[in-house]
Amino acid sequence: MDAGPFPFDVYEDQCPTRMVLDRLADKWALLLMLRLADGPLRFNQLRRDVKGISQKVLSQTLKKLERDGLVTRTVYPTVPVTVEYALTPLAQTLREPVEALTRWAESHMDAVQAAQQAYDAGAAAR
Amino acid sequence: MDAGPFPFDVYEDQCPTRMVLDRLADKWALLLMLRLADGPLRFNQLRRDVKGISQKVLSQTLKKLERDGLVTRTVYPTVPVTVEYALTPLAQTLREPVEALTRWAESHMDAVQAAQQAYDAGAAAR
DNA sequence: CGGCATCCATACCGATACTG
DNA sequence: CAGTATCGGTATGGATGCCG
Repeated sequence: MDAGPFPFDVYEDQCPTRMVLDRLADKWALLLMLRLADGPLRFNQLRRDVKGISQKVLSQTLKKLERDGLVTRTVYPTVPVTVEYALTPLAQTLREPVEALTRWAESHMDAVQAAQQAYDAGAAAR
Repeated sequence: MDAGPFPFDVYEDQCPTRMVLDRLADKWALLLMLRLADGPLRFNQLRRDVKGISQKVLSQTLKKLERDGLVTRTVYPTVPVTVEYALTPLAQTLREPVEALTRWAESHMDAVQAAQQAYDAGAAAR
């Protein structure tokens, strides 16, 4: 049986790849990494830029990304304190795949929305 | 102001791209599309293949994918009924970006896990 | 076989208040 | 500025039972 093009079976539970994929399959994590791709940002700047994220979720997500080795957190002893978040080299290698995904979303969102409307129209007809 | 490399600002709330990205940022949706990339499958086959997914979530996710125009649902009037799910041409164009992401996960999961252990060790020290 | 309906636990998330 | 802590509503997901 063909287990796909991957050495590990991504469909298996407990597959390490799936755990990593799990983290990437996070709306805010993806958006934050995209935002940081252009350069380091401070906490509240990030909060303002990525609209709709709450301070709590921002904090939690950044901590996860830091734990995964995708983001560094640097504290500058100014008054008041300044904290800067930046992508690690590891995260830089992730940039292209993620941007490929957003490019797909950009160029196909109209097709998706058309499909949704057609689907909803069909559902409403019944 | 630079809104990034995209015509729409993906960081904006209500951005259509972000809505699409939202759907893609779904663990099960990604795994199901990967599984269907090799060819159409029936409901319970999909359920067995993608380990850990419950029948409820599988059903919900497939319905979302169908609504987004990414998956087709075909019913064959056999006894008992046979239902086959397949990727649409639209989803085919998504295949490469998604597989790029899984390839990244494959090749960098060890780095991620190492980062996690280092992070946890540092946290435990305090 | 391929679901849907229901119940229930818990995970999540926003709002708010407080701190170094 | 950059968080942590707590509370409460909501969404999510598993388990179970039933149906065409």
